[in-house]
Amino acid sequence: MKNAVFKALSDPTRRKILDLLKERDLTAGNISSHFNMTRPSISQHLKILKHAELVHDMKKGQFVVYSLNTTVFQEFISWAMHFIGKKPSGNMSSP
Amino acid sequence: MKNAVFKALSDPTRRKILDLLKERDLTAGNISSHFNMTRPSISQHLKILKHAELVHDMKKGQFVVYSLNTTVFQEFISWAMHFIGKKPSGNMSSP
DNA sequence: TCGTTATTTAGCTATTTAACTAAATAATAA
DNA sequence: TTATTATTTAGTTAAATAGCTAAATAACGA
Repeated sequence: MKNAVFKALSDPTRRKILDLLKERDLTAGNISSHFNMTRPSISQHLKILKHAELVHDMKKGQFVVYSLNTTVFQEFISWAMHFIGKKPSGNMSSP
Repeated sequence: MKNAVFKALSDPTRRKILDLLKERDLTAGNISSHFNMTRPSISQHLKILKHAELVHDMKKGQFVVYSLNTTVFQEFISWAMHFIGKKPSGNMSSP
């Protein structure tokens, strides 16, 4: 697990952004509107989430649509499972 | 999930401490010896991990023995599983 | 008791972080 | 082309963080 992922998740605003993206893909501006914070600030947070590969971005005309990248979450769960002595398999059938 | 947990996990030294405690319980001094860092610095890290309830500590004479607290890791895994649309159950039998 | 060992607390400093404003870039619409 | 909208980049600042040294606390052994 990259340090960038843990750093990205350590901020409440960024975790709330991930919560929003869990429901549906959103443009940068749309994400901003959910916060009492300037657009440049949110843009910075999105940059950090992108660098950690927790989100994807796609240019759609003059908009940038952000979406969740679940791949890193998978790795993340595997990492955490080591600590409770669990196999991080997707289809667990044995303890 | 408490912010303190994410903050605690965002530092590489603290994650390495958790890695060490995953193998066996250790005293504060023993933990320190694994790092190229002063004992007070490690003590501070342990305090942060304790506050996040990621570790337990127990006084044993003049030593303090630290051990992993897996409870928070469980919650942590549940949190992460929301993002990949998985039920955080312990005994998964269905996808 | 006195000295040693284990650990933490207090106080200091350099670095990182998260916010802001102003300006730049890019695409659309008139 | 010019104005407007969407988003990012640059530069600044206050607060948080992680490291250090020195000192305090606590338990042990001679």
